[in-house]
Amino acid sequence: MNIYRRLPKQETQTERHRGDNLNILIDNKSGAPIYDQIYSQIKSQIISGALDENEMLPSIRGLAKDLRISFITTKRAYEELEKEGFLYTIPGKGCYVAPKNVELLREENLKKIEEHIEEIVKLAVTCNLSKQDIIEMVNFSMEEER
Amino acid sequence: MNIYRRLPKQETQTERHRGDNLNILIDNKSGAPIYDQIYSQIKSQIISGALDENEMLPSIRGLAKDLRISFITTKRAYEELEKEGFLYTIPGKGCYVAPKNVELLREENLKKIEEHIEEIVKLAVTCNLSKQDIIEMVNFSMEEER
DNA sequence: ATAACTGTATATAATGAATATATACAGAAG
DNA sequence: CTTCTGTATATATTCATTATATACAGTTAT
Repeated sequence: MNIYRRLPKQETQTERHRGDNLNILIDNKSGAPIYDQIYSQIKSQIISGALDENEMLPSIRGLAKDLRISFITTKRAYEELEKEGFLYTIPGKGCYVAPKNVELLREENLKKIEEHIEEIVKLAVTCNLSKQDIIEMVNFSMEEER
Repeated sequence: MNIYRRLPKQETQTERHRGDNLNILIDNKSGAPIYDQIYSQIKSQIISGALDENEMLPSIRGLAKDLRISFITTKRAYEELEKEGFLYTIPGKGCYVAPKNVELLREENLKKIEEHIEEIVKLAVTCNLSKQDIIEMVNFSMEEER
């Protein structure tokens, strides 16, 4: 695994280890919680395909050691990812990238879309916009879509 | 002003006082902060037209006394409403319902709605949702609206 | 002018959720 | 059995939110 900027070292590695494909960079100035940075970065690397299905991820303790944080923090990131179905865990063994689940991503996006729609409904009510008005706006914005 | 359920009393009132048209009911079990409950209820009564333009609202101290809370809490609600243009304040005198600026409110909300729709479009594209799918979701969420 | 109202400004206390942790426990692998 | 792996529970810390008291300043009517 590549932590911070210790990338060059990897060039000379001959053996492959668990988590070698994972890159994590913690930005202390970002304001985002550590567990969330880990969560997001792993998630996007899983979605992008940078990590293979069923590939073993670094252990929560190993990753924590490299990042010099408590393993409970890495655990929290992994937990979140597992809850969302992006990885699976075998206690005593390790954590693995879950097979890609298109439906899962769809569900996630649907949830986000619902949230946006909720906001829109609130706004529409306060300025007396009708359902039809909103639908027309959507129609307009998605003209190019089918 | 009508606080809690002391509504019947109003029936016998002959004189009109500032804030007589305002109804506030604080629900301690709701979980919503007090200032927010006040804010929301006044806002909706202004938008609905239950309160007239330039009508004097109860003083932050008077309202606070009736609600048996600190006047700083009522002030916070009023502050928020003023920031959003729903009321205006004359220091030393009182707070008044702002003249309805329907166009401004509408324009602001339209802009926000457009932004939400843009986000929705992005999400819809990445998970192959059709325009019709989105419209159906909007329809569902706005079932009760006209 | 002065009492009794209005709103304002600043500093402070209380609460609670979010974040990160240590420590003790249990399964897997060599 | 030693050393990995993940798990569970209890705890500390931090920080934004919420609510407050107190001192200040403008307005109004007596």
